[in-house]
Amino acid sequence: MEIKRMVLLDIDYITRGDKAVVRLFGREKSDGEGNSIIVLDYGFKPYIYVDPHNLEQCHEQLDDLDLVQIEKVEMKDLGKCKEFLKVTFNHPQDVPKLRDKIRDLSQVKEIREHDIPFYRRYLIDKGLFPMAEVEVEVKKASPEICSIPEDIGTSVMELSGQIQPFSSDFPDLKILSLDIEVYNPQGMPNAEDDPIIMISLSSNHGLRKVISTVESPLDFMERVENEKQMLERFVAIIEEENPDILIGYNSDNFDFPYIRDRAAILDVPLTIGTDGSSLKFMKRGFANAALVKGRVHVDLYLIMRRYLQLDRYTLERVYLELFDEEKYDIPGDEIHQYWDDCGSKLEKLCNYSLDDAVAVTKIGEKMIPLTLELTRIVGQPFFDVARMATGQQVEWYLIRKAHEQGEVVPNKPSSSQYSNRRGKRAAGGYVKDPVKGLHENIVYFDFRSLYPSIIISKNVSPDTLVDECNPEDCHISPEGGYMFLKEPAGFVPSIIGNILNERVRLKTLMKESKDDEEKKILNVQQEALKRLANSMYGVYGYSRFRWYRLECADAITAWGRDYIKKTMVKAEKFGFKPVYADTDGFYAVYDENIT
DNA sequence: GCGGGCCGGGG
DNA sequence: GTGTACGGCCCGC
Repeated sequence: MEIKRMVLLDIDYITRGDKAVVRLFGREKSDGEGNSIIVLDYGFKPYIYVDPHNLEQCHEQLDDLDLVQIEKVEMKDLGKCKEFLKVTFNHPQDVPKLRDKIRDLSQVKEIREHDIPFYRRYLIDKGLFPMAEVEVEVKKASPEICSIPEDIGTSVMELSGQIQPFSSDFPDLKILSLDIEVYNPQGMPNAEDDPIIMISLSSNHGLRKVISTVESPLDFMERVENEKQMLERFVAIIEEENPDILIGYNSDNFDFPYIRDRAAILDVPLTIGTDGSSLKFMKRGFANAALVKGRVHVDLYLIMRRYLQLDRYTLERVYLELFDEEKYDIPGDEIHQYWDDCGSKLEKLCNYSLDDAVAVTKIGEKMIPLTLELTRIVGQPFFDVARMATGQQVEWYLIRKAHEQGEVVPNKPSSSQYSNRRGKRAAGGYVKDPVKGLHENIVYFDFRSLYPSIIISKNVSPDTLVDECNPEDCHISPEGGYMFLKEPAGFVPSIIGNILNERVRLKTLMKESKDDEEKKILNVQQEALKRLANSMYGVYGYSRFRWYRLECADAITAWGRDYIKKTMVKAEKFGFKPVYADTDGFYAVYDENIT
């Protein structure tokens, strides 16, 4: 038995016999140079909760279904203690197979937590956080369980004892970006006919390379004979560099699908996973996601759409926004002309191709830390968090917190609940139309975290919302008259409270710190907490969410309007005449004649 | 004012 | 994979 520490990069499960084996993908040592490692865990089983009409009779009905284990458990449901039956299965696939049968039993009121993916359940139940270090007790795995090619250099271990979080230090990760250029005489390229002409790679550890058939004196160019060799070199360089994170721009929907299609035509195996597996794709509704086992592929396009508010999200536009620098651009439909030119235009194309990859690395270095931090707070894989809407991030954070507090998670809305909820909308924030004209000596008033503050101070939560109550025991919203118990602290308010306290702690540390690098990290961490707290209001009003409660959303904005209007009236008494207001702040001009 | 359909990024 | 999902804008009625 041996104790190892690793950065937990990713997680999935495989099936061996009739059992699910969790695979934890990691990197030993956190300096971006250590070995890739895969740790196997055989010891985790899927389960759901059953809310019974009559506990004993329900238990009997379940006994007939040949389940692994049925156990009586005491849990909270929106703050109220209740008895549930915890039903354990042998394999994650048994859950969708058997849950309808269970739901249909006459003694079953409801089934709960039946739609939580197995690997997410594992992370939550074990208290593990991706992109942070974990400590594992392991032994060498028997090769027949998870055989991977010897020459890959990844060690495969088997969990033989504890697995636990080790430290929350920020690991140093190796990030590699890629970008391809494609021959496109017909406009947008078609993978059946149009070859890849360049593959550009750049990393935060100094790699700068363009693989192409071009003969060029430029030092970053690596010459190959043909497209097939180009793809083979691409695979070899990924294996050599062994990056933790792969990034691209629109790489989910362009670069990786194109590489896959060309590699299939040219018969090149794309074995770029740390387990020797090839590039995979996941359907995620309307968009695909490119997946490389043991590394995390992040498409920065999605991240930029989330964090920046722009009219367009081209690489050039995003680069300009972040670095205030124009990037040299070749119009897409002229790429083939630059390629067919044998002189300076071709050299420009080489430079442009490398520039794109370098720009993606630069954008990644600036934007990835925030998503990394969110990953370490939300506690779901980086790959998933990088593709989640903020509301989803909040939901998975709440699901983890619910588990910590012994709360059974609410179900996702059924399709009829969902269509009921759509259409309905909470009233918005207060907006005062701007007073026309050019105003001088403007002052701006705004509330710090208005909605999170209201949620906490008014204890706005699904578990504190009541139909009737003594007025002295509850907070009553100004419009709608929604009532929230003052005690005990609600589920969502208590979590927002913790987030804001933690944020204050980090900001204090940041001010005290003398180390610029540490200051930067603390700053990203407190920004991530702020984002999470601010988007938590949204869960009440978004129709797909588990903690949806329109009354809560309505009450929050009602209090918000009330506060800002009262503040404006007060400001006016001191000579500040409001000229424009929106939700949590207003602009005013100072007029001494008023007072 | 609405509902349905399309698009975004990439070359 | 215990998955099937966005949000804004335009168009036609």
